Amino acid sequence: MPEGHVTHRLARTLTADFGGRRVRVSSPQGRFADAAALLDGTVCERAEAIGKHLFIEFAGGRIVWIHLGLIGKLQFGPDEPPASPGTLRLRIAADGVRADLRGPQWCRLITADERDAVAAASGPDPLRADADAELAWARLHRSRKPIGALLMEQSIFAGVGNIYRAEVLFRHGIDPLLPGAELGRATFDSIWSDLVTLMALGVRDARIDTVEPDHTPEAMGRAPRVDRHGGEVYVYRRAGDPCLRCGTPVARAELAGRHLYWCPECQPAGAPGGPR
DNA sequence: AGCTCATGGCGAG
DNA sequence: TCGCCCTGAGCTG
Repeated sequence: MPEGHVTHRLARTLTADFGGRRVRVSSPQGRFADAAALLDGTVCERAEAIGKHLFIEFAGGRIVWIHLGLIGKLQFGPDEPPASPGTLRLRIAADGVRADLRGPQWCRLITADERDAVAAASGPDPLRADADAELAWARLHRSRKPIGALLMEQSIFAGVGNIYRAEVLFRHGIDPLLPGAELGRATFDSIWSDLVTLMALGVRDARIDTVEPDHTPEAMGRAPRVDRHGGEVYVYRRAGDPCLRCGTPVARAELAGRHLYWCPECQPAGAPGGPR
C-alpha cells in the first residue's frame, strides 16, 4: 500500500473522521492491546504524515506511530464486527466509522520527543510544505551511490518508494546508475519539483499516475494497461512491454534490493537527464 | 492447498 | 548483502 502519498492521504482521512472526537480503540489481535486499553475512550486530536511514517495523536501527549511497511494496510469502513479479528492489530472507531490496521511493520505508542526524533531522522518530504529541498540536494550531491538507490533513501527523499523512483527517473531521461555526485543541480531541481507535483496528485487521486497525455496508450495506439496499484505508469512493473515513448522493451534489474524498471533507450547509460 | 510476490525497512554478518 | 517480519492477492497445482 505505501508510498508517501498513501500515508498523507491516511493522515488526512484520520483527522477528518476522528480529529477532536472521543474514540474507541481496540486491538482484537492482542499485539497492541496494552496501548489500546490506554487510549480507549480518549480524544483523538489529529494525524500527521512524515514520509512513510504516520502519527496519530491522542489527548495527553500519546502518539501512535505507524509504519505500514510493504504489506500493511489501514482501511476505513462502517463500524461493524471485524471480518478476521486474528489479523486486526488496531481499530479506531467513532460515530459509526472505523479504521482498521493490519500487517503494519510497526505500530507503537510513543511520546512527542520520540516522534520528534523520527522526524529529525527523516529527510525532506516532497508532500510537506516545510520540506527543505536543499538538504536533499546536499546529501545527494555528496554521494557516489547511483541516483536509483538514492531516490529510495528516506533520509534524502522521504516518502518516495519504488514506483515514484522508477517513474521520475524515466520522466527525466536519467540513467538510474548515474552517481548522485554527477547529477547536475538543474536535474535535481527537476526531479524534486516533479516529485512535489506527482505525489500531490497521488494524494488527491489515491493512485500513482505519471503518463503525460501525449504518451498514453490511446495516444500511442496501444492497448491500455493499468497496473494493479491502480495508476497508469511508464515503466513500473512493465518489464518487456514496449516503452510508451519509444517502443523499446522496458528493462528490469535489481537496485537497492528492489526491482528497478527503466527504458534503455530513453535512459541510456550515462544519460545525465534534465528537464524534458 | 501451496507458492511467490508486493508501493518497506530492520538487524546480523 | 542477505534473511526476516507483517498480510493478502494472484498465480500454480
